[in-house]
Amino acid sequence: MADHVDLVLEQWAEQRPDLDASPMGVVGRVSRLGQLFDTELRRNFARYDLDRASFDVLATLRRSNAEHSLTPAGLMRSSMVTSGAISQRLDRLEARGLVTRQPSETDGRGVRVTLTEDGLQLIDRVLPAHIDTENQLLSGLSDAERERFADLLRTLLESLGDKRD
Amino acid sequence: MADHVDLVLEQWAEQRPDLDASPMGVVGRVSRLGQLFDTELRRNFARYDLDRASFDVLATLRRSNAEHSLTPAGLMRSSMVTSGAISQRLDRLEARGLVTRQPSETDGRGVRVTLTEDGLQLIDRVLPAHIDTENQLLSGLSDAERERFADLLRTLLESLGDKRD
DNA sequence: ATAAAGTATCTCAGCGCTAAGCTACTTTCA
DNA sequence: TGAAAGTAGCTTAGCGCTGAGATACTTTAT
Repeated sequence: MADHVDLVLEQWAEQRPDLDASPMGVVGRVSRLGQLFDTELRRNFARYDLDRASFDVLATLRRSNAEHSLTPAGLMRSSMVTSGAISQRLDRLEARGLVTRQPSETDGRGVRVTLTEDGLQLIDRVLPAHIDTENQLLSGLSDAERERFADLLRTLLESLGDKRD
Repeated sequence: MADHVDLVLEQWAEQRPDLDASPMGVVGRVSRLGQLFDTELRRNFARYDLDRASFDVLATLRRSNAEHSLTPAGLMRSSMVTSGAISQRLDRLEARGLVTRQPSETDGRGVRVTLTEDGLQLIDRVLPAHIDTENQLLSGLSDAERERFADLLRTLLESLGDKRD
């Protein structure tokens, strides 16, 4: 069997036999898989009037603590986007009444973002369907394969400095 | 050892013990890894005044055939973006003199995109450094691990309908 | 031969992100 | 204690992509 990246590697072997293109076999596939996952997950989000960005914020708040609250900086660390992107995501979610922003009591610069009741209900409604979708996306792998896959991914992420933050 | 996604899974177990969040252990890591790869690869592209989009087009043309030419539709299939994105990428590359667009001789609707001499020289200069960067990104895995990783990725991609197109 | 369906490409408004830079507050340290 | 450095969050211009739609050509089917 062969996927798109196999074709790409054959083409490189043909046109540039002097190059060892094998790392593309991994990097290219990760990128492709990420895009496919994203496209599929979007379908589910759209049913609840959400996009990946909003879902990420709501889900991060939901799992963070019993108060479902976090600072913009905390959200930024978790999501791998810039502070500007977080500000804008929060603007949109605040306008929809899904989160609130309150000034921090201990740090005059700080802000505390909290899930509203509506936000909590929405994310709790989306989550089960989201996990279902993810399971479907992974249905090509056995449980044992998923575990080996997750281990390899973790090894690589750690080697690149991904931390528990 | 633990990466960021391990923390996420612990948080879900704490806040929503009723959910089986394990699929996030795979999907979340693929997405995170894709973003990390992307950020690093961008550094190299920038040194040659390129971004990922332009690199993808130039590299796809470079490996496609001895003429280094393809239709916009072919580029679209390879890159997983919409036709509008391809049109705009080609506008930019054409303006820089890196590709040309000629009407197809056999199909009145068609266009033939070809790498110019400048485009060929540029992509051939970028490629070795690109592969070096990819190897560095994968240096946390042994050769055997890379192979197992690529196999799992291929299995998953095939199960999602990724084809040799 | 011709209408209908399909295909190839392009245009453009709208959107979310980045990068740079700003303000305001806090920490460090001489 | 006061200046300098650091941190938190926001603003905005610019950019590339999507999604919808348009045009022009080709294929299919009657």
